[in-house]
Amino acid sequence: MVGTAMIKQVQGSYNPSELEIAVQAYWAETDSYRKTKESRAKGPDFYFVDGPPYTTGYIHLGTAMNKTIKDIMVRFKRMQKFNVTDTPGYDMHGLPIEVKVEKSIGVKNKKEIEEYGIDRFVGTCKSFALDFQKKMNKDFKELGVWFDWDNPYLTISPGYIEAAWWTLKRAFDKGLLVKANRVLPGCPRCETALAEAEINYSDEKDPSIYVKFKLKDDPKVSLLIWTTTPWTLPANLAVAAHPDFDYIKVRYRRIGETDTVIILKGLEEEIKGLGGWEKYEVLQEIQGDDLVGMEYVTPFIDEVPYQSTASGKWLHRVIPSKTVEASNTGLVHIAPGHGPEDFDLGKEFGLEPFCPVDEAGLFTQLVGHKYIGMHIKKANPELIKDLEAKDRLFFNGVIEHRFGHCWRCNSPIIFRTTDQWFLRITQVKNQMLEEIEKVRWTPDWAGSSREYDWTMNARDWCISRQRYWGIPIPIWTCDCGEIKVVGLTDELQGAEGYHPDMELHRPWIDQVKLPCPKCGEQMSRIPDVLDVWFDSAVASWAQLGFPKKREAFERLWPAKFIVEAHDQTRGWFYSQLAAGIIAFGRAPYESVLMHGWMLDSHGQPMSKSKGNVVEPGKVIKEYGADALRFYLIKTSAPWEDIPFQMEGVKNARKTLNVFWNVVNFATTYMAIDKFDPTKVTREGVRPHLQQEDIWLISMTEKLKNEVTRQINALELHKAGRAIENYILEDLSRWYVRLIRDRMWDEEGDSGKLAAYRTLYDAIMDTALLMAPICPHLTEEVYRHLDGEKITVHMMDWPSSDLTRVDERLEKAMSLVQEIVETVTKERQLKNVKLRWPMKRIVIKVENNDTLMALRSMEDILRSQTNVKQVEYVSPGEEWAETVLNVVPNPLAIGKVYRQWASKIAVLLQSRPANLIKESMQRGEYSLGIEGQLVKIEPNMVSFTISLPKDVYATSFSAGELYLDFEITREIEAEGFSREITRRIQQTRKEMKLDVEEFVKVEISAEAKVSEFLKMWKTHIMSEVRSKSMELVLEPQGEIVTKWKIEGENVEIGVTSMNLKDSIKELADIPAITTKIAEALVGAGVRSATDLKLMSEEQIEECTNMSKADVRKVLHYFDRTPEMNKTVPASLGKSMEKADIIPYLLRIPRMNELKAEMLYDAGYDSIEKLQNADRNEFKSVPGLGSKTIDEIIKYINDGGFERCTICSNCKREVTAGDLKCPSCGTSLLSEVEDEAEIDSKVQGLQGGYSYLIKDDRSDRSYQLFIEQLNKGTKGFCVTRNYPLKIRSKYEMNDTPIIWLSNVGKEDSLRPKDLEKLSYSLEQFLNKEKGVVLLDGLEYLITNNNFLTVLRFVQSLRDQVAINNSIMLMVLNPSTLDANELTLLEKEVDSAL
RNA sequence: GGGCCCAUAGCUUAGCCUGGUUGGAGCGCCCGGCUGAUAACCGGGAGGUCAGGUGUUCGAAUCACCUUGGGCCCA
Repeated sequence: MVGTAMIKQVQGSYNPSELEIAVQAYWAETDSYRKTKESRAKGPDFYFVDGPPYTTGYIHLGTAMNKTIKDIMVRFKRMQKFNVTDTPGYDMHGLPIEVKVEKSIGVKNKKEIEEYGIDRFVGTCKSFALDFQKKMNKDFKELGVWFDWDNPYLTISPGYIEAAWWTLKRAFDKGLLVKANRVLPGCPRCETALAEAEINYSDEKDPSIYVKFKLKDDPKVSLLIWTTTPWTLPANLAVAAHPDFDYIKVRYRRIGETDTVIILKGLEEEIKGLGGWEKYEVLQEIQGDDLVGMEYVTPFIDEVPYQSTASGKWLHRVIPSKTVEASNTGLVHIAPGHGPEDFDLGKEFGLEPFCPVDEAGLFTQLVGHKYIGMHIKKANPELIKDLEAKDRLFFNGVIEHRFGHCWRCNSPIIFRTTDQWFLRITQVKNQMLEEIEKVRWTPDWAGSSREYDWTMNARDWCISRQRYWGIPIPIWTCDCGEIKVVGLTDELQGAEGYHPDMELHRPWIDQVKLPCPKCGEQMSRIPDVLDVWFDSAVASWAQLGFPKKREAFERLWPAKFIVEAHDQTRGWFYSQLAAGIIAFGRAPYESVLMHGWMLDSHGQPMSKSKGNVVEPGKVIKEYGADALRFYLIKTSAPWEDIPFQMEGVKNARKTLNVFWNVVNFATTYMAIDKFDPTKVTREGVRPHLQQEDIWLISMTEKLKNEVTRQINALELHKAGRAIENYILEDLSRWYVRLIRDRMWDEEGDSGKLAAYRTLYDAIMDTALLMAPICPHLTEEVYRHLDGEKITVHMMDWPSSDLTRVDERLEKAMSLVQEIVETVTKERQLKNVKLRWPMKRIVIKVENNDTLMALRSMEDILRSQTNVKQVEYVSPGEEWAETVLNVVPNPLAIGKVYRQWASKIAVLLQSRPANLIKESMQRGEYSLGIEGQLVKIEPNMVSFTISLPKDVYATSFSAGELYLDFEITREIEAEGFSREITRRIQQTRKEMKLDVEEFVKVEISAEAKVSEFLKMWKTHIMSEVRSKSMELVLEPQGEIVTKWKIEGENVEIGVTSMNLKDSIKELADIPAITTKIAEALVGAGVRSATDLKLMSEEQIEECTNMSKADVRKVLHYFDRTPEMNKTVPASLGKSMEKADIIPYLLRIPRMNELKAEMLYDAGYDSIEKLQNADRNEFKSVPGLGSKTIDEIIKYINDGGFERCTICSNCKREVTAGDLKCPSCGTSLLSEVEDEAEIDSKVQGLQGGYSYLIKDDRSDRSYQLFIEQLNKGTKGFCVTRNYPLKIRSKYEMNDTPIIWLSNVGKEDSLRPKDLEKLSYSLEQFLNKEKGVVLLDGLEYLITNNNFLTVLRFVQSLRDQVAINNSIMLMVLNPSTLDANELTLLEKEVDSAL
């Protein structure tokens, strides 16, 4: 059964916040999301992995952009029938939440947490995290993101934790998980080690001190070192010097004081300035390597016991290091317990790291009694004071420098030696680099440069944290040294303290004890938790339930696509890669899109502390989620940062509003006419398509192609911009404008239906293309267009049919647009309103094709410019109404013919100017004067063109335009009528009248205007839907308005007739259209009851309805038809137009227009048609001979009498059916396509065409020259500068055409293929020589590929025919593979 | 200090890969129009040291190098 579709009018104005809430409610109500997903369940898998945002409890614009991109891709892939994974993730462990919880419960350090109870603390962390997660879920839903919100993957769930465990176990088994003692950055406040990724750099004020390390052998001389961390001095074990640098011993002096220090040569001046020394003398120069081994007394030898007990050959000596920089003093204090480089140096020189500082940054007892328990920062001034007291302080200052801070609490980090667990990334680095190259990165440099560089510098990854809220590291150790890494909870079965459903977090897991396989004692878990960055690293398998569940993993993994911001280079892109390599030996993703950040409007990152954060929720409330989403993707390329502009969102909303208006416009009329897209088929309207319809279809098909291509290329901004441009320029500003009048055509008119169908398809396609970007708006539109699925997101992605693209038509249309714009502009300059018709325009173009194209669009041109008449001037001719004037140049004439000058001038002006011009062009022009013949030289005259009165000339890209602004009486009348019409319409609007309502109008105007109005009365009445319009002295009405129009006083009164409801009621009756209802109302009928009382004749009389329709009406009122239905209708009887037309439409080549003409010419019965002969048909206007042939053939075949068989269901149908009554198949005859002209000329006759694939063109020029040297004539087309080519290759007189946009002589624009083709053909025909065509890629970039291909084909044929040779040069890297193949196929040989 | 990216009108941007006519748009501003899409819409105008400099080239917004400023990442 064929259903009917009802187009519903959309709400008048686009109100996104209301609309979005309603749409989301609709989705919930209909379970659209779940059903959409199910509908794709059998499609090919597409494994998308969501990078889990950290649960902060709110989303920011960056998160919004991130999820928007993801949602777009997921919806897009889904529309392309993929079964897409869309599990959202949340990253929930780690310090940020711990810090928040600490604040909320009021604890400050780990000790207090432990007093509070780890179980309570972790419990609070968990509920915070879950609470935040829920809030974020809500925000994302509000944004319209369709993910599986009810089943997110959470990094805190047991299965997830197990996946992390399993991965660590893999690492351990491969020897990649090791414990090591190293110097690491740590946060003293959080009391834990930090990874590099957890350090933020910002400015910090620190002491900047110069300290004297006295030489053991010569205490008057010191090694001078510089440090910003006095607290590391108690742990000083050595001093480093660069062995290749030159050092000096300098004595500084000032009154009563001297100091001798060893520093780097060249720094003496700088250091003099520091302490305010008066002068200095260099005592000695010392080579760096001579300093090596020099022994000094470490400053805190007395306070720190370790300094006296430590041993080592290099202890308290100068050691060589090439890492020393030539700044400050050139000597570096080395504390192997406090600096990574120091640590390495210490190792090299046998110095055990010494670290008297604990996790919290407090000095331990190792530092000795003086500083014990002191916080390092607090100790700094103490230490400095003591240094001074010991005469060890050379200079004491302060420095502001960039320094690392804890990513969470912003405390300055400290470096100290600790035992930590590491993933040995350095071991797998090369493998990671290889994998990076295999991944598709967008943009390309995100991988090849950024990720590659970062990984290149990767160090081992410290994964242990001395905290509470995290995945417990599954390492159990025994005092005997045995280590066990647990990969699955199954391995804990039976262990002490373990039960299957237990909470795997601390502190519960800490109770689980394993028996040591080696010594039998108890093994305990190390207390550390996992670096939270490792959590998300395992997302791609953890979220699938791996390792417990394998099916999904094996089917889906690795991820097809992931997308995150550029900060994830060091984050998720990296951590996943490392984990993937460790676990499975490959990258866990195939394609990565790196997106940018949302910055504030000044380009600064948004941050709470700066107070420049814009909340997505506020934006959504104001402009809607769709507008925000649209703005986010169309503004910049995804990988670029966007400085957020509220204006931009507002603008995006505006575009959506225009689309909404188009839909509103369309649905208003479609609903009135009950347009049914299932009945009015594309096929059916095909014969009735107007130029603008075909044009819009062409544009739409191109758009579909473009948007699909750009989304596939992840150039989302280009997709968005293409859609925007289409909506604004093509659909709204042009197409809707063109079809406005058609919407008011007679109802049922096939032209209107064609417009409806075209517009319907365009809106539907746009809605589909926009569905991933603006899911709410498009849903609403789709539903009003009565889409067949419950949601637009269940629809298939529209495929584009490029055969419907008509480049010629598009080009012609753009000329029309240009002319319309030009005319509008000129009107504006002359202050002539568009409302006033213009007498005519005259178009002069240079070529015939353009002329034809414009002619075919004359209707559009006329209506859009509001001109009465369009005239054309054929190419090569002048407009007949222009007058050529000759202007004598008295100076020039006077020089030659002094005495006659004025006479000559007068004579010249009296002769026809065009005659003079022609003669002069042909040769010369002479005048007879006083019996003498005087010759007029070209410099003696000039010519001007003068135009008829009121005509102005202007030009457009394809030629000249003449605009005739003459105002005739008719034009004035029409102008006034439109002015009045407009004012009445405006009044209607003020009265908020329904468009279908009728009004009464009373007008008073002065005589002239009254006359005009009488002329246009009927027209005005129909325009403004008025039942009566009177010219009176004092107009009455609901609203009476006074106007001054072009200086004339007009007063208008408008009164509503309140007939709208009656019309609506009547129009609900079958067979009564709005139009008929209006007619009935006009005849006084006010309700269905009134109608019921009317007789058949009465109805017929006042409505002009067909008998059949009247019968339908009567049937509706349950009255017996007064006539029996006869089928088929009697042939001899004259029939109603609507009845006979179906019979006619069955004739091949027939369309509604022709059928109506036949009817109008008097053929109102089938008998008449059967009796007519060819000549009689010929006199019917609009019937071509082919059509007449078909009519006669159809009649002779007995077409009208025959019942035929439906091609689809094989039932019998009568000659009057247009559609099979059984199955609905259209019975119209196929429209014949014009036979395609096969443009290919077959058969090559000896001439060869070559394609030379080279990235440089030298070889080709050589080949070309070789040919020339054989005496062949040549022709060169090149992109290179011709002069240069000519001299470089000694081409002499060989013609060269320069492909360039410069527009000089011998140059040819790359777009102008026709001209190029023409020149080449000329050459080939005449000279049969060799052609060099260099710059093929240039032609391809400037034209579309197929055009160039055709051009090549035709050239090749010419070459073959003329036995010539063609060399085409192409840099193969500029084309994609299939284009290259296509080109190669066309030539005889590729080199 | 290093790596990557970015810089075009007051703002947001196209053009840059593949050098070539007078550097296109949108917003905002100014002026006008339309009024059967209308809390809309349309047209016109003004507005540019293409961040600065140097180089390559017959020719540079476009290619190269340097400088400045911004973002991300690192030291």
